[in-house]
Amino acid sequence: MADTIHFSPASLKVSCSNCSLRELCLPLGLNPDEMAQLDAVIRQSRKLKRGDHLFRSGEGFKSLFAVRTGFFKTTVASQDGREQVTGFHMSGELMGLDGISANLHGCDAIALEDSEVCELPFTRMEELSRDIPSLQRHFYRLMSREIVRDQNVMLLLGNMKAEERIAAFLLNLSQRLASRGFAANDFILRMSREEIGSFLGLKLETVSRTLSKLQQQGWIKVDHKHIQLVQPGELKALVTGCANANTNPM
Amino acid sequence: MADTIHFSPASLKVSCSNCSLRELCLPLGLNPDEMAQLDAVIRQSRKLKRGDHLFRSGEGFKSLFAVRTGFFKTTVASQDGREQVTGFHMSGELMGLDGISANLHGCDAIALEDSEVCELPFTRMEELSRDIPSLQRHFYRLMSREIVRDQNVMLLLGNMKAEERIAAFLLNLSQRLASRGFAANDFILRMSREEIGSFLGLKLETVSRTLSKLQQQGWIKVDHKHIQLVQPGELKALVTGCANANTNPM
DNA sequence: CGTACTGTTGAATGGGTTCAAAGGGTGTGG
DNA sequence: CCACACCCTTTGAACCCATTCAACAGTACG
Repeated sequence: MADTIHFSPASLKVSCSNCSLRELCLPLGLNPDEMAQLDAVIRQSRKLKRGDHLFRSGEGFKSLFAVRTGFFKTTVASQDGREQVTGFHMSGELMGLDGISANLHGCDAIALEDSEVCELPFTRMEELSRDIPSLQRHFYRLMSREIVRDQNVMLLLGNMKAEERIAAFLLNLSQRLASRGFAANDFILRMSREEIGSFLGLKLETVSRTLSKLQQQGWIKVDHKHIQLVQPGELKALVTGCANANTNPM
Repeated sequence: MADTIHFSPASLKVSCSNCSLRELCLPLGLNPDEMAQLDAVIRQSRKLKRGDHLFRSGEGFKSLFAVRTGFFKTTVASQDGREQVTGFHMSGELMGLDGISANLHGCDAIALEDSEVCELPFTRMEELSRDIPSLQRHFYRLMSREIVRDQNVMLLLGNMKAEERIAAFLLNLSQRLASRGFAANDFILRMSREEIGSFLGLKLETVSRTLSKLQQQGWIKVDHKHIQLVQPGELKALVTGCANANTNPM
């Protein structure tokens, strides 16, 4: 087993080339040389404990960060101190894209459990993306995807009722967990009711009540942070407004 | 006068190099050769009439569009038909960035008055941005700025009361108009109350009522679509939550 | 083992929505 | 050029969903 490890113990440092999250952070079809260039630039495994800040709004922007393990929230604050959770981030997802525009981080990133991130020094990535077209394209795509995601959140915040917001939130988590090989319909929430509420534009009491109501209806089971989607189809029907209440988990 | 025009009447086509909006769409400090490359790729002046669609959600994505003259809204729709205005766009602003991720447009773009746009074929821009580092950087910045903007809208939709939303909306318009050389405190709205409401997560009646209330308080004057900011400082105080109600127009 | 935090639930309140009606402006066709 | 129709806007009144205030239970952590 050990004969695949080269050189010194320092190379225990995992590399992008054999990272299982590779296809989430990086484009497909990189050749070995390109992969080596990336491995040389990307610093793996900065570790954070639950509650630690990865970066803060207003700090100088130098790097993007990819979640390796763990779970993060990002928040923005208004001048008078009101705080809004703008997203939850799990393995393979990139944080910090909002910092590029002004060379300052535009939000806080906080670990919601003990976590590990990879650091992608942005100016180096910019340089590399000139030489590696698929990398450039990949970054454009990632940023665009973030814009699409934000637009969908705007749709949610602008149009949906509490029940629909919670259902959309649970289904979104479910789908992201499923795409990482976890159970789609049985998971542990990493965030508090208050954080869910902040993200969804609701108060924590409303989140709690709504979860209870969904449980009463038999769509879900709630045991503190342990959530089971019993009737994901019904949740989906709630979000889409359609009448068909099948149990298709997608 | 005519001696600055070269070749045929076809070259009446305005070019980026002498476009007054250059600094909004393109990076600063391009050399003449780079500028010529861009001029060769960017197609100017597609004209739209009020109500026309520039593109529709689901259509194949090929180009970004920069507003040259006029005014646009972009909207996303949920599966069950609810519609959300995700932004209003004036001269120099780019639309279509959300289409990059899936090669499909993710929203509808509709002209709110007779307008002209420049078309930026994306694959060509991608290629150019490899050769022109400042162009690549510019696109990363633009996309990042869009993400920041969306996060601020999320903050607004998640945390603010009707009065604050309207104030923030008016101040934002004011600021963007001012930066284009128009009056900051006296302007014509290009969109209906319903479109404002959709953008701000309010019903059109609430928009109307709130404008009336702000007028009653003497902060603004409303005459149909003609808006005057009489006390912009008070509006700002409303948004920031601060107590200082000075009249500083910024 | 106690203290503090997180979550649940109830009751009262309130801001925004819904429903409704009427006025004003705009644009088109006669 | 006028008349009519339609849309946009305003305003009122009743209603409702989410918030606020409050009390209590369960859990985590020192």
